[in-house]
Parts: sequence; structure tokens; C-alpha cells
Amino acid sequence: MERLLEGLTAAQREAVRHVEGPLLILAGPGSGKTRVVTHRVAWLLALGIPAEQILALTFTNKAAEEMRSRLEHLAPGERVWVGTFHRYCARLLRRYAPLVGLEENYTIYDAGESGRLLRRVAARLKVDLAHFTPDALASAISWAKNKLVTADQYEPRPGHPLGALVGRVYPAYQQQLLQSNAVDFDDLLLHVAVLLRDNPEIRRGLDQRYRFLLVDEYQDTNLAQYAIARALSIDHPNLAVTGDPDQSIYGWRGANLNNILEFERDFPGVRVVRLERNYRSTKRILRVAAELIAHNVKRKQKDLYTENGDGTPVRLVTYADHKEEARGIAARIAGEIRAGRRRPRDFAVFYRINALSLPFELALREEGVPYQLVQGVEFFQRQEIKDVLAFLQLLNNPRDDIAFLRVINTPPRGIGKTTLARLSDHAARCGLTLLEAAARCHEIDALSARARGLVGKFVALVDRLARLADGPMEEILGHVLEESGYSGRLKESESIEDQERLANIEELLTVAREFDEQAGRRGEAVGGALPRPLDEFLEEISLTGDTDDWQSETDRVTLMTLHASKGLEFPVVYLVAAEESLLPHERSRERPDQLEEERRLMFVGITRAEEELQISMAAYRDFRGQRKMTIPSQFLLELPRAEMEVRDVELLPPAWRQPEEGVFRVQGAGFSIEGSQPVQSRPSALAPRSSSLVAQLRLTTAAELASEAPAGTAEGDARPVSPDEFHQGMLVRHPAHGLGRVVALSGSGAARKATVQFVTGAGQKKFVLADSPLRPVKNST
DNA sequence: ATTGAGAGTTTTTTT
DNA sequence: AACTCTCAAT
Repeated sequence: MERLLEGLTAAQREAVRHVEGPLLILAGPGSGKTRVVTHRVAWLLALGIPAEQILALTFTNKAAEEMRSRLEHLAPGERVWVGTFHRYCARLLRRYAPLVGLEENYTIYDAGESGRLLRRVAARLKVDLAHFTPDALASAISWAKNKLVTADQYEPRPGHPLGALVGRVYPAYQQQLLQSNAVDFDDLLLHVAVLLRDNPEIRRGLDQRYRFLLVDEYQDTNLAQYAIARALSIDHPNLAVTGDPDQSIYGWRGANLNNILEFERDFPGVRVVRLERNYRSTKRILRVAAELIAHNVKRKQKDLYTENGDGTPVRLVTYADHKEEARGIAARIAGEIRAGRRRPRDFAVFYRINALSLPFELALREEGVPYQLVQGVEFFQRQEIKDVLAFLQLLNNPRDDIAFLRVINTPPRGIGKTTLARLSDHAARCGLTLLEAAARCHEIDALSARARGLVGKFVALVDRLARLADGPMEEILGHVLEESGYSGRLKESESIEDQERLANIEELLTVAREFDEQAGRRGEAVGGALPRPLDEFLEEISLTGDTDDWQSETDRVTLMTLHASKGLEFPVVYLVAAEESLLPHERSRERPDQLEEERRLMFVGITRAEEELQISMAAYRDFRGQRKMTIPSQFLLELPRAEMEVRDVELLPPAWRQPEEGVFRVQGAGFSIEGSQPVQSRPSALAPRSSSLVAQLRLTTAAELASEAPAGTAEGDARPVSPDEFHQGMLVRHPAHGLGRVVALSGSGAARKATVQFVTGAGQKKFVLADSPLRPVKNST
């Protein structure tokens, strides 16, 4: 047990050894917070506290994953529940769904889906959206939900036009969600908070069950999350929270900085531990960070210090334009790698908004430097993936109208706008879901005979597929793809885009297969029965962003937003586009507290750096199709010049470098434009690999298509074929039944089974591949 | 009913 | 610049 305290400072030990009662860990960047938290959990376990009594809630999947893996290291095999608030709430809701008006197979809508629902509701209410975008409406509702204001409690402030609108739309939107047996992201928290408030016996039970609660990144919790954490720590106030007010960057999502600033007031007798020693960065980097954040008014004073060396000066570089910025940085990175001084994984490039990533991708590719883009075009957001998932959603939850609308005519089934309008009409009048209405389409007089026939066919399709909904995911998915005609249509198409879509769908099948394979190992129910695989699969996908794919092991340069960088560290950091309207972002100009949040964002970025930091800007930048002269970020003025090296300011328009303007002072001479040094192009040792999953797929498919190498030699091949060589959609031959197509697959290895649709009239049959005489037909991909 | 062209708008950040 | 949405033509 003492082993858990080894190598820790006095403050860290104090936190680790804390057992009963509330605990607040104020942890500066790089202060070993995760280490302390995981060691504390291990400590509790070592004391004999059962793992089931410990619940660790985080804000992001990334943080959860980090904690889980470190814990696995310290206390192997212990099943402590570690996960995000949203995931925990989703699980809890599966169990208590009826208490909030849902069924346990409810659907989780992402932003796109809830937005669509909102538009539908607004249209039905004939709300005039002339002066407000649906987005504004959506975020107002989201804001209310994060503040625990339910639809029936919502009261607009008088004289507030948007508020009045929300007052009308919010209740209808909420009602429609319930009718569809669906929730949006905010509902996951809101429903649980309400559940805990209205059902004291359930609250008590959970409070009792989770004797020890840990909340990470407490500065980012909103009121709903606060209420949940609070509700679970009343009888057993063993709530340990960690956080850093200076790293609160989710105010726009309703995070309430006061939750952490006032923690001591909420939990009297709390023990406060401050972790102020930084193990990560050089003195210079830390001083720059400290100086910047000192300009914030709303904060808790903290004295960061480090025993690390001074390090090199923080560089502040100006480039002629955004392309020069990207090229310069890429060239620098490539140079370091070539010189053998660094590896690709040592570098990170941070920007304020995703839209800025492109020039860096191109420049790095040009240099032959491998990189990985954290959450670019999200895989699960792609159209074809959403289409297919919508079908699964409908099978899982027949009341899901949004899913219904998405798939009813995808691929085209001749069911158009008018038919749908009549269907919706009927459904609304009779209080039916769309699928119910469709099932009774023969009762709807307004529909033409043709429309009835087409709708009837669709309903039959859904019915047929729904019967398979308890099977393995790969199999369900296979049937959906085949019988909905979705993959058939893509296969017929010649277009490159459709080939890519097909490849993405192939990837989704792989995801499904991996999910099936893990089925045995999962099973972490929050209580009660396990959800069925389909349900769990959809939940998994809707609560996992692409950010979570980020792999620290792969040897690549990381490109990501400042938000995504929180909790990570890199030897060398490039913080780019430090310009007014980008950092701070233009939308933060209105309110001072938003400006402080932007400053915290920059603080987070700076403190990710271990050894080297470069902050840069471009004098000109193309944005939204227009070239504009930039204005240096006001934050640059707040950085301590003594710690820095300022370069290439002469690239700025004269107005921005007059000494009397006070913006920049040129130090030293002999400027060169970064990236203008000649660099030999590099052969394939470091082949440019794109990072987003989708882009990678693009490469693989292209490669595969180029080197088409069919397996078997001729038909009637006697060579044994590995079960894993079969894949979705493949043509196969059976000695008795003849030619057929693989419609679905499940399992793996010796247990792998295929469902084959024969063209010969033998119908559909299922085979255990290892024992079957099935053989792939040449050239059948 | 489906497709295509043109107009208008956009994303700040994440579960 | 890229994307989505609307409207008109087929």
C-alpha cells in the first residue's frame, strides 16, 4: 500500500490518503492530477473498499479512458465504473426510463437529429424563424436544460423576443422527443437530475451504492451535472472533485465556474489540497502562462512553480500569410525530425477552430510528415453512416420519427414529399408515430393507391428486419444494407464518391464486428438487466466522438483544436493563428467573461507544452473565401517579453508594428521568413498518411482497387478458405445451391457464420463457414 | 418524384 | 470556399 505513495509530494500524498468526507483538489496544469486521482482510487481499493462502491465521472471520453487505463495498471482487474457523465446517465436512464416518460430502448439524438426535430416542431407551430436561426433556438433550449429548467418551468423574460419563441417551442419540442422515445444530449443529464430529485428512494439507493464519488474537471460541470453529483453525495458526502478554474473552457455549454469556486461553501468541512508544482513545462513556458492568466479577474489565485530548467525562449513568430505559417511550421518540424532530434509524435499544432486545420494538413503532407487530425470530418457524421445508423435506430425504437424520415426514401423508393406530408398529417391528427401511420396507410384516404403500395412495402421491410434485431450487430447490419437496397445502389454506381461511401460502410461493418467480439467482455450495467446489443451499439456510437480516436502511441504530429488539447501534453507545441477574431474568437467580444474564457483557452494551450512553445500569427489570412489583413491577438500584449523571442514582425502591416502603438517591438536583426529555407522533399520513408479515419479509408480503397488480387484461382476451387475471407456482399458458390450473395455475417473464426441469398431459388440459408463448402466467386467484390 | 442550378449561409469550442 | 437549402425544370 505504501507503494502508492512513493514518489509523491506531501500535497499529493495528502490527497491520495484522504478517505472520508468532501475533498477539493485544485490542480494546476501538469501537476500530476490524474496520477493523484488514480492513486487515490487504488488506495481506497487497498483499504478494502469494494470497487462497486466507487464511481468516477469525467467530462470527456478521453479523460475517462486515460483514468481507466492508469487504474488498470495500479489495480488490475478491479471493476470501478469510470466514464463520462453522459454515459453514466444514459445507463441509469435505461434502467429508470419509465419514470421519466421513456422506454428503455430510447434513442439518443445527436445535434443534427435534435436540430431536425426542432425544425419540424417549429414548422408545425408556424413559428416565424425570420429573425432567429434554428441554431439560436436550439442553444437557448440547451441552455435552459443545462440550467435544469424543464419545459413546463420555462418562463421567458418579458420583452425578450427569443425567449418568447423558446417559451412556445421548447414544450412542443420536448413533447415530440418523448413521443419519439428519444432524448437529446442535454436530456441525458436533465432527466437523471429530475429523476433523482423526484424519487428520493432511488436517490438514496444510488447514494448508498456509490459511497465514493469522484468528479474530474469539476470546473467544467454545469448545473445539471452539479445537481447529479450533489444528489449522489448527501448521505455519504465522500465527494472528491478535481479541477482548475483557470482551465474552465466550456462556459458556452453552460459550465458554471461557480461550481468549483464555491465548492468550499457547498461542502463545509471540505479538505482542500492545492497541487501547484508543475512537472511538465520549462520555467519560461510556465511564466508565460502564468503572466497571461493573471489578466483574468475571475479566478482563484494559484502560484505555479516548477523545478524544471529555464528552457528555450518562447517564440512569437509572424508569418506573411496563413500558407507561410503552415509551411514554415511544417518545414521546421520536418527539419527536426530529419536531424533526428525529434519524432513526429513530439509535435502538436493547436488552433482555435477546426476550419484552420487544412493548410497544416497540406503542408505536412508536402513535407512527408505523418500527422493525425483529431476530429476532422467525423466518421459517424458522414451521410452514408448516418443513413444506415438511422435504419438501426428505427429498428431499435420504432417510435423514432426522425429516423423514419431519414430512411423512408433512402435509397429512393418513390415515396416523395406529398406522400410524406399526408402521412405526417394523418399521424399528427391521430396521435400516431410515423411508422404506425405508415403501417395503416390503407386507412389514409388522402394517399394514392400507388403510394399505399410503396409505403406498405417499406413497412414490410422494417417488420422483416425488426425480427432480426436481437442478433449480433454485424448480422443485423448486413441484412439492413442488403435488404434496404442501400449497398446495392452504391455498388451499381460508378462514381468515386459512392465507392468511398461503400468503403465507409465496410468500415462500419468492421466496427460492428469488433463490437460483437467484445460483447462478452462488456456487460457493465449500472444495475438491472443488460441492454440488448443493438441498443448498446447505438448508445456507444452516439456517445463516442472522433476525438476519442486520438492515439498517443502512433508516431504522428497531432493537429487539434485548443479545446481538444486539454489534458494532453507534448514536447513541442505550436499555437497558431493568435489573431483577433480567432483568438479571442469574434463571438466572444460581447461579454467580458467570455473574453476571460478565451484567455483560459490560450492558457490551456500554452501549458500543454513541455519543452518548446511557439505562438504564431499571419499578417494576412484567407478565411471563408476572403483574404483579410489580420490584427494581432490582444493576448499577445499580455505575454512577458523577457521570456520570449519575437521574430519577423516586419511582415506585419506598418500600423501594427509602430513602437508607439505598443504592439510589438522588434528584437535583434537578421529575420528570415520561416519555411523559406529550401528543404529537399522526402521519399516514402515517412509516407504522407492522412489521419482522419475517412481519409485513411480513401487511401486503402484506392490501393485495393489498384491491386485487385482475387483469392481463388478458378471456380470450384478445392483449396480451403479461411472463414475470415468472406465479407459482406460477396458472391459465393455452393455445390448444391449454386450462386448466391453474402447478405450477413456474424461471429469469427470457427464460429463465423454467413447468411447467403441464393439466386437459384434456394432462398436464404445460413452456414457455419468453417464447415461449409461455400467458396468465394472470383472477382466478386 | 427526382434532379439540377442558384442562392444563401456558415462552425467556436463537445457530450 | 464549401456546404446546405430552396426552387424550378424535367
